[in-house]
This record gives sequence, structure tokens and C-alpha cells, in this order.
Amino acid sequence: MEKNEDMIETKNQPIPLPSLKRLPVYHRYLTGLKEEGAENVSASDIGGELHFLPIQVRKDIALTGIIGKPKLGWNVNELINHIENFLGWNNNKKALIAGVGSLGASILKYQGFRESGLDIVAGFDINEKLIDKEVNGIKILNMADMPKLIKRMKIKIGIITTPASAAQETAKIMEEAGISAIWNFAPATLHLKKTTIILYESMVSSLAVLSKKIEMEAKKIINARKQEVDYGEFKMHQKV
Amino acid sequence: MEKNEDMIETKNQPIPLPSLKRLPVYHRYLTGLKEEGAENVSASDIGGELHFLPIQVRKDIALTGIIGKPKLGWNVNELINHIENFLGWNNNKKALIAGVGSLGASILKYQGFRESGLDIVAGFDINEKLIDKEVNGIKILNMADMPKLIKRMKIKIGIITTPASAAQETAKIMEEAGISAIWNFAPATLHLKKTTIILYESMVSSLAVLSKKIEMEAKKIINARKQEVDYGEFKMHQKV
DNA sequence: TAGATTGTTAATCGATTAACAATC
DNA sequence: TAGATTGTTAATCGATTAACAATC
Repeated sequence: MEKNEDMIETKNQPIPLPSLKRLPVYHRYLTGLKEEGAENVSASDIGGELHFLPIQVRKDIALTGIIGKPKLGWNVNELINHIENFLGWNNNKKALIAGVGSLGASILKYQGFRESGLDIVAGFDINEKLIDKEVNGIKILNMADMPKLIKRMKIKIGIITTPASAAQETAKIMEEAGISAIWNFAPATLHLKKTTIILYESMVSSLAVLSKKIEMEAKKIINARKQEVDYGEFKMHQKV
Repeated sequence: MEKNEDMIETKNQPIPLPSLKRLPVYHRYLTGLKEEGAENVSASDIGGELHFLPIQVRKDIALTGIIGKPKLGWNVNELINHIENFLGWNNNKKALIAGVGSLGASILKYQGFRESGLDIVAGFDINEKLIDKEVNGIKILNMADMPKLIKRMKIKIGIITTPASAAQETAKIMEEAGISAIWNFAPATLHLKKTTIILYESMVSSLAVLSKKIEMEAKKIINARKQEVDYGEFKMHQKV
């Protein structure tokens, strides 16, 4: 059994984070294919549908350790299983969420996490009106009782959706109670032990990317027009 | 004026996306500093607080075109302004959101977007109970009226928070009405014109990153223990 | 068998980090 | 002046893309 686990571990290659983000996208497409009854799928099938290059799909999928067949591609079911195993969707991880405002509630209501191996067992808030209520079948408890539950259930993952002003304090409480990984949705930088894993989720950072993309696209169009004008006036120096 | 705009445009360097995501984080820290009355700030001040290397901070900030003073760093106010200008937070962009479920509502309620230059002018839904209601002062309208409003207000940014099953259709309607950039929170791949900008926001992809980080950390600890044992048994071959 | 597709090794591209001269 | 910090050029690292042999 222990030996077997060692066998299953794919060679200790480093895993590109972008690959990690793409794998759930492949998985979503594949489950659709499975429902349609598809047997096999190739890198160009996946890439064509999801707008990735086939070589990138091949590289990403190679990480899961699956062996495909030249000319056929991979078996759809087998590939789904390999991705799930690789991403750890088959061994559930317990988590809890602190702050059940509108964002926290929307996370509690999202069905996709459970099948991705994340089991949110409770929510915590300081708002009396929310305490002892349920959201999507998940009980909201008093924030004061959070450390107790973390210890009792040995919870390792904490999700923070409190206001920014409460994020640091909440994170510290989580850490001291035994949480080792924090998924932080509050717009605040956390100061924790080096060994504590933090993943920041920032919509404002995403928006920055979107805005720049829009700006660049606009500039591209303007430059294209400028060039047209240049040509129209018989100017020779392109500035592309 | 036109000439001036050309001057302000920093040299046409490519902008690393990760830098773009870090700039709002710097901005948040700087506004805090400003409130505390700080005059100047250095790369190591910022890096020390936010856990970045000073050289990375310097590189990122150089993108904004600000000129610092050796030994002093940058003027806090000036730096805030440069970041805001660079990210386009000073020229508002109108947007609308389709799907006012719990996630859509939490986006409507989030105050941070407005100061980041995103002005969500309306929400749309098919749920009769939501139509003509307001969320955070923003009116919810009938989805059927979305194209009209896009055209009338010349809105270019659409946010999708519908169920995954409605995302493609919604995106297509947005595109046909004149939207040129879509921020998609639904777990669905969109098929649109090549020129339409799409930014995917996927919590499941983020979760994949968090899970792997946890798994790697666990493995690191196990390996460290193995090594201790190896040393304990006077074995010579390290496997790190 | 011929052709398509995998898996692997090599080349390119982009982002981070290092080194260091300029300068306040 | 001496020391700290910027801004720039070079080196390294990581991810993507290309090339191609293996093979079904």
C-alpha cells in the first residue's frame, strides 16, 4: 500500500501553475464529452474547443501520468479519472469560511467546490441575524466558536470573506487554531507564519488585467488607423 | 493636447500580466501609508510589507513611468497617482452584469470596483422577483432589455454571472449588441469573435492551485521526516 | 502500409532576479 | 562625503511552443 502510493506518484517534476489552472477547464469539457458518449479524445479536439494549442494540451495532460494511444488520443473516462486524481478531487478536504456576507454566501451556495474535493463544513460570522441559520444546508456559527471547530474537526483550510478590516485578525485566529492554508478573498495582505499557505483572490487585480487588455486593443485599432492614414498620405515610415 | 497624450504614453514596452496584478496591491498599501501621513516610500518598504522582493517592486513601478529619487524612494502621493493613471482608474468605464444570483449580487455590492474605474450601471436577470428591484442602488432590469441598454449607453464591458448553461447565449447577445470585453464568472468556455476580449474568472482553477500547494507542502514535510530518518540510520544518499 | 497523434527533447519566449553604475 | 536607493542592463529561471522520432 505504501509502496503503491510511491508508484502512483508521477516523477517529481515541477508543475507549472498555469497548467494547474487549465486542467479543470479540460475536465469540464471532458465530462460533457462523456455524456455525449465519446470514447476517445485527442489534444486537437480539446484545444480546438477550448482555444488552446494542441501541444499545450498534450503537455498539461502529460502531468497527470496518463498514457494515450497514437492516432486515437486518450480514453475519455480514463482521462477524467487521471485529472481528478492529479488534482486531488477524490480525497475530500474539509474547509470553513469566515464572513457570510454576500460573497461568503455565494461561495457557500456554489455547488462546484464539493466535486472539486472541497467540503465546506461550516460558516462563521459575528452577525447575530446570521448565526444558527443555514446557507445551502451549511450551518452558520458564531465566529467566537471557530477555533473550537477547527481543532475538533482538524480543519486545515480556511476561507476568508470578511471585510478587509477583519481579515488579518481572522487569519491569525485560524492559524493559531491549526489552519495551514488560507484562501483569502478580502482585499488585504495577510501577515502569517512562513509555513502557512496563502492564496489571494483579488477581483481588483483581475480587473486591472481586463482594463489593460481593453486599452491595448483600443490602441491597436488606433495605430491601425494611423497607418492607413500614413499610407493614404504616401508617407513611408511605418510605426507599428 | 493630442501631442501631450503621446508624451504621456510611456515607451511601448510590453506589460507583464503579473505586474499588472501586483500594482493594485501596491496601491492599497500606499493609500494606507498616505493616511498615516507618509511622504516617501522605497521599494524595500513596499516589498517588506507585502512580501515581494524590492527589485520586483522597482520593476513593476517603473512601468508607471514615475521617477523616484535615490536614497528617498518615491513620493507617496505621486506614486498613487501614477498607478491610478497607469491602470486607467481615472477614466470610468461603464459595465453591466448579467445574472443577479448570489455571486452577481455580491459583485454589485462590492464597493471597490467604482474606485478602480468600473462603473456597473445595471444588472439583468430573467427572475421576475428581481426585475425592477435595486441592489446597492443599481437597478435590476429584464434580461430581454439588455441589448437596448448596451446600444443606448454604448456599454463595452459585460460581466457574466449567469448559470453556466446560460453563459454562451448571454455572451453572444452581449457581443451582438456591441459589447467588446466580457468578464466571465460562469464555469463555461465562451465561443465568440476573435476580436472580443474575454477574461475568465474561475474559482475552481484557483482551488486547483491551492490544493496542489497544500499537497506539495505535505510532501515536503514527509520528505523532511524521511531524511531525518535516513540520517538517523546513517544512510548517505539524500533524496531531496 | 500510410497517416495521424502521442510523448519527448530542443528552442523560444516571457518574467524574475542579479549586478551595478548613476545619483541624491 | 559616504551610504542608500533608484533605474538599467545582463543573467537566470520557468512556461510555452516547435521539432521530430516512436507507434498505433
